[in-house]
Amino acid sequence: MHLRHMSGRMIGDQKTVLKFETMLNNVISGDSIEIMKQIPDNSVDLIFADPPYNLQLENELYRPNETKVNGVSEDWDKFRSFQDYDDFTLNWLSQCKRILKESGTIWVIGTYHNIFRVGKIMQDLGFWILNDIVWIKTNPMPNFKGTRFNNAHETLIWASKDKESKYTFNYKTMKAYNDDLQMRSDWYIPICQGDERIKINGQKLHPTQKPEALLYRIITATSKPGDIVLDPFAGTGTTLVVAKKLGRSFIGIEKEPLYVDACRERLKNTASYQQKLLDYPLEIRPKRVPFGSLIENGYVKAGEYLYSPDGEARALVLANGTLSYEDKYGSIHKISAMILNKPANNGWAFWYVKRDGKLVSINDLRQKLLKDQYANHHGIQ
Amino acid sequence: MHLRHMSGRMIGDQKTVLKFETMLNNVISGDSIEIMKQIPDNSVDLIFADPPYNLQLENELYRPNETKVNGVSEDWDKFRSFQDYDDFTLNWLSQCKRILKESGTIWVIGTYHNIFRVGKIMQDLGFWILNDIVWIKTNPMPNFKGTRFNNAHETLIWASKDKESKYTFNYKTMKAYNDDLQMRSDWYIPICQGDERIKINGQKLHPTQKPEALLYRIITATSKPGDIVLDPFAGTGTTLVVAKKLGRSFIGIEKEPLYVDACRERLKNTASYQQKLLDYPLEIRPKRVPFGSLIENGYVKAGEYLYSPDGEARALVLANGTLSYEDKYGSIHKISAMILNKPANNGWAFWYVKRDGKLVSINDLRQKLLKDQYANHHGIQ
DNA sequence: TTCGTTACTGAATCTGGAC
DNA sequence: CGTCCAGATTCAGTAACGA
Repeated sequence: MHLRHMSGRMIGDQKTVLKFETMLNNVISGDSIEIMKQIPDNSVDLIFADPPYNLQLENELYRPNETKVNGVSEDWDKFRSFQDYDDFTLNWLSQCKRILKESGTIWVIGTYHNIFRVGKIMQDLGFWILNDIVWIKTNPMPNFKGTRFNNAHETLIWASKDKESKYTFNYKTMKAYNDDLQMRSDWYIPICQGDERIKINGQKLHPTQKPEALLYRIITATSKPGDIVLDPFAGTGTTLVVAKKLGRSFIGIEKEPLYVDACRERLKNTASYQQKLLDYPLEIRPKRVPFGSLIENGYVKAGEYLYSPDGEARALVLANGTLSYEDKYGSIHKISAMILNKPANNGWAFWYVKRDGKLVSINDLRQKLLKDQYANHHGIQ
Repeated sequence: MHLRHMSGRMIGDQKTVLKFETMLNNVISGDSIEIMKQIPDNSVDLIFADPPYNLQLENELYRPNETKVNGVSEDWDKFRSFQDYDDFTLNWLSQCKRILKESGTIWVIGTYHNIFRVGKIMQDLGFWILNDIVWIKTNPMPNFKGTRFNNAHETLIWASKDKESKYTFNYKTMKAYNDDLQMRSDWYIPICQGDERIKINGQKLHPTQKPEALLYRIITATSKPGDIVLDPFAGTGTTLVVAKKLGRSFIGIEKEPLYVDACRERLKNTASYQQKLLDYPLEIRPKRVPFGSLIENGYVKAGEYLYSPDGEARALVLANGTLSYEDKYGSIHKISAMILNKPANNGWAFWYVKRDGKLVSINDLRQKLLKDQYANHHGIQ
């Protein structure tokens, strides 16, 4: 099944081929940037990245007295720290840009500590930001000291590879998902807790394990079943587990061996949904049917009339698939736009034919044609 | 009254003193950076900045009903490149840093078009970010083409002058204001409309006038009566008007003469309420749970069936939060309407799941999820 | 006057396939 | 590549209008 995704991709030497196959539906233990260097150009459909937030904090954590001992001015230290973080960010994002398919998109999550630097670098690299999403935590940790506003959200940046990219966004699915209203940029999701939170001896294994619900929404909205999802900072594998559930292929990269073990354990216990649950027919764009096809196939006859919704106006159907209305000639779209006095109009939604004295939408006839053709093609009666 | 604020401040030559006094409780017409250069070091308590966003709109946009969207087409929002925008941002933020008091804080508002660049530059300049706040619009403009998530928020960065600054944050006031819960980083405020929106001959004067409620919360939370509030991009003066109402002094800078006139007119009609708490409604988060959330959180599982009230009809729940019924796909609402042969229907009141052999309303599951998710936030067990 | 209906609008990076 | 043109696409709220 995985091999399906390989077809048509440009691949380098044999070593790389093997590497990629090995990576697919696995967690690779190692440095994210080094591992990504072994992934071919334009080879993954979706990236979700939860990078380390601020190396400065780590420095302070591991070497608390360095600043004092060396007498280094704090400004310099801060600058160096930002510079290090920017270099690191530029490196891993550059690899992401290279290996992302033209049609692919990337998600990066962060907080105010790092997300502004990340976003600026993404723009500089040519990623085209499509949205920033705020994950609003329904149950955030309070601000114990009462010194600031309760930090109740994290920010996600969603971007395509280039400004001109055609990207996957399952708009209609998300609208149905959201009670028939457009999905907005504010998402209300609880933090990861309870059984979902991985614990060793009662201690949480990972400090910032993301909730599966967040990844569920991301992967559902911006990828198709069978797509390849990459998480370069896999942690305990939430992205991979949800990708697997949703019938996507995945690649995880994680440096910390303890997390890698946890990933593999979670994946072992995760099953994919069966195929029929992964259908997304709402997103399938109906094949274009020129109005002329209706005539060619006898659904509409040259010489009959098309009627406006109120039945008042009527236009003659010519043999070449165009309409004649008063002294005007043109497509179903042009003539309907003229009648409605609008710059443009979708004629499929305007015109009706008379069948047994009743008005029947030509759009229904189009649907019927598509269905009949499909049935014919598949030998269904 | 103004002189009170002058005491104890270091001031340069006589010219500057006069300048500053002239500026206080006024709107200065001119270039923001040039005017700020004339303001002494360490002299303002609070800065609110709403800089150009650099939206990069290229084409005209039409609503589905063919009406044209009146976007931001003003020259002041146009920059040749990211580099130009960064230079501009660095310049005005540098002046802000210089003139801000040690105890002062700064707010900057933006969207994904610019906020990441702004935040990065703020950090580079040594501003210490205290929070990022998301202004969630209760009534945003939809995404008419269905191409992305509806961009329903803007981001504000709140920062102190330095990491070590002692800054003003009226924690208890905010907590009281928020029903005795800590004020969070997600704020729910409608866009500026109705009588508040300034119009000339029925046309909006400023394309991006901010709601007073937003400024009310900012100034109430992070300044004290008598403080000096600066807005370097004053526009039609929302910041200044709210500052005046709340008994703060203010300085506004605005380049466009039409806006300056509007500012002065608004200020003339604004009374200072000093300490009095104004009655801006505190928007409550819409506690709406989309059907998809039930699946994300495991209250309903992909692959199970929803049943009609009589248990006769059943629809399959797909992994993406939509339903499959016979050969039709759609939301819980659409499918239920189809079964009832009605143009529309509330799916929440129609569908049931089976639990222990009994039918349970999905509306009850929604209530349960709501209760579970917000239990922590409200301190409920 | 009241109530229902219609029209209008808002910081928006807003199409895509065939030729 | 660019050009052409079919055809898919909106939510909350205010204001004006008419019965």
